[in-house]
Amino acid sequence: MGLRADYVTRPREWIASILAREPRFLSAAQIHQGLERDGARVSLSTVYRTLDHLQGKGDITARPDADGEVTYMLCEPSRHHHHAICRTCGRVEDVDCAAMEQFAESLRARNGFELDGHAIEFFGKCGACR
Amino acid sequence: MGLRADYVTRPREWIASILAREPRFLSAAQIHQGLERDGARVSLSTVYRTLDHLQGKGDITARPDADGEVTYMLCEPSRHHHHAICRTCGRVEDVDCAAMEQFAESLRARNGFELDGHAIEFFGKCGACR
DNA sequence: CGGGATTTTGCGAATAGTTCGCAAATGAGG
DNA sequence: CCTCATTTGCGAACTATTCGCAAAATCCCG
Ligand SMILES: [Zn+2]
Ligand SMILES: [Zn+2]
Ligand SMILES: [Zn+2]
Ligand SMILES: [Zn+2]
Repeated sequence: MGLRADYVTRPREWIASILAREPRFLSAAQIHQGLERDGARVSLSTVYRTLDHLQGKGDITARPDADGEVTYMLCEPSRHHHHAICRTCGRVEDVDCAAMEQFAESLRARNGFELDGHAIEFFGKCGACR
Repeated sequence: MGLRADYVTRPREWIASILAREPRFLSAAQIHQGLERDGARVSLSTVYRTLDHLQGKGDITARPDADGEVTYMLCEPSRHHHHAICRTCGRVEDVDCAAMEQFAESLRARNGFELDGHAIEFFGKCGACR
C-alpha cells in the first residue's frame, strides 16, 4: 500500500530513449515505428501505457496536434515555459516565460528561430464565474 | 462551373444558431445534443459536414481540446486574435493581439477575467531549417 | 407554381486513435 | 533461484470522425 512500484523494463528504456533523442512532439504511432526501426519489438498498447506512465511522473508533455492526434515530448511541464515549434521540421525549442514581449527578438537572437506566427491561450475565471 | 453552391438548409441554420448562442468551444457531439434538446433532428454526419463547411467559409474556429477531441466556435480566424478561456465554464472572450505584455492587466480590467495561466506556442523556422 | 440539375442529408459501414481485460512474461527483493 | 507485484502482448472494445450511396431538399429557370 503506499509506495507505487516503478519497474525498469526494456520497453520503457527503449521508449524513453526514442523520446530522448527527438526534440519534437511524436505521436504514439511514430514512437512505435521508431521502436520497430530500432529492432525493438514493443506493442502499441505498451507505448500508450508507458506514455501515460511518463506523463504521470511529470517527465513528458502531451499535446494534441492540429488534427487532434495526441503527441508527446520529453519536457518537464513543472518548469513553466513555452515552446517554439518549427513549421518545417517540428523541432521544439524551449522558451522561458519571463518577458513575453521580448520573445520574438530573443528567439531569433538566441536560437536563430524565425518567428512567423503564434498561438496563445489564456486561462482563468471569467467575470460571471467569480 | 466556378461558383460553389452554398445551400441554406434547416440543419445548417439550426447548427449555426446553436453556435451563435454559445460563446465557447463545442464538440460535434455537444452540438448534436443541443440540436436534440431543441427538437431538431439532424444526423451526426451532417453536424460534422456542416462544421467543415463553416470552417471552409472561415466562420468558425476549430481547436482540439486537451484530450484531442476537436471543438468548434463561431469566431473569425481571419481577424488575428487570441482567446481567454474560462477554466470553470469554458466561456471564451476574444483578446486582440496588440500588446501581449498588457494582456493580463487589460483582460482583468476589460472583462473581469481573472488570469491564472496561459499557453503559448510560437511557430516559424528553426535555425537548422533556414 | 412546377421540373430538373445540383447539393445536402441520413444511414450504416468503414477508419483511425486509444483503451481494456486477461493470461503470460518480466523485474524486484530476499 | 523463488515468490509476488508489476508490466507486457494480444485481441477485442470504444470513441471520434469519415465515407458511399440512395433519398430528400434546395435552387433556378421557365
Ligand atoms: Zn519544453
Ligand atoms: Zn526546423
Ligand atoms: Zn475568437
Ligand atoms: Zn466562466
